[in-house]
Amino acid sequence: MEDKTDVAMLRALGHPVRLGIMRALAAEPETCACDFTDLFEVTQPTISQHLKVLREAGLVVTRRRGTQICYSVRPEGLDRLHELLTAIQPPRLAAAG
Amino acid sequence: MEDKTDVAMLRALGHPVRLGIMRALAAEPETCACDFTDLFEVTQPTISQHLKVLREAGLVVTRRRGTQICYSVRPEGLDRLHELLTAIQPPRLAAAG
DNA sequence: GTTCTACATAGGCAATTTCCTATTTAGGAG
DNA sequence: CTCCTAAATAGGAAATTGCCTATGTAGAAC
Repeated sequence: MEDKTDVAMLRALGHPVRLGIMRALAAEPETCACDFTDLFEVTQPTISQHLKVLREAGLVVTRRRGTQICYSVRPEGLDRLHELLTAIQPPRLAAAG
Repeated sequence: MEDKTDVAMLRALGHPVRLGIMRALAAEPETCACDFTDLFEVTQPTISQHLKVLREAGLVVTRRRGTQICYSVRPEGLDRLHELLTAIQPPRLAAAG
């Protein structure tokens, strides 16, 4: 039922710029959108689009700080992905404990 | 550097049929291709294409059994994704001190 | 009010993805 | 060999994605 959410999250991460944004957010929590524009070779509107995809997938959240919008990782999103990965891991024969 | 591989894996999982195939493989290791055709509402060639995507992403491996091709999860692929998820998880405040 | 900066949205175009039908390859049985 | 089943490939149409430029929106400073 929530499978659509899972697919949306995986799909959102399946792009070099968006994965790069997540990596950047892991290194520097609370990064504002304008900083991403310098990190990748795409225009500001394109970054904005990618951020929207990540937001709608539930992977990041935003917070306004003056005129800037700060992005940060939404932990529940990654938790859910961890569970998903565990779910599609077949039982290991050795040391299954 | 290996980022392209990561993106390919995430992208491969970002489709309902392909994620469904992985789920099915977790429940029933060594499933042959023909069984997937019954599980999803797509044709045999389409299943074959999706299996190819998963194979090329390094998420599944194949083994011939007579006239059938058996698919199973490639654990290294999922291990890599687990690492990736951990890498993009920002430091939690609780234990960070 | 005006102006500046930071982001988001709109519209359009090229590239990619996804699915189909038709065909081909490969192995097993007769 | 022929015939049958299993799987992959080819080719093409429709939908989606990704990127751009141009424009709109929102807060801050004046």
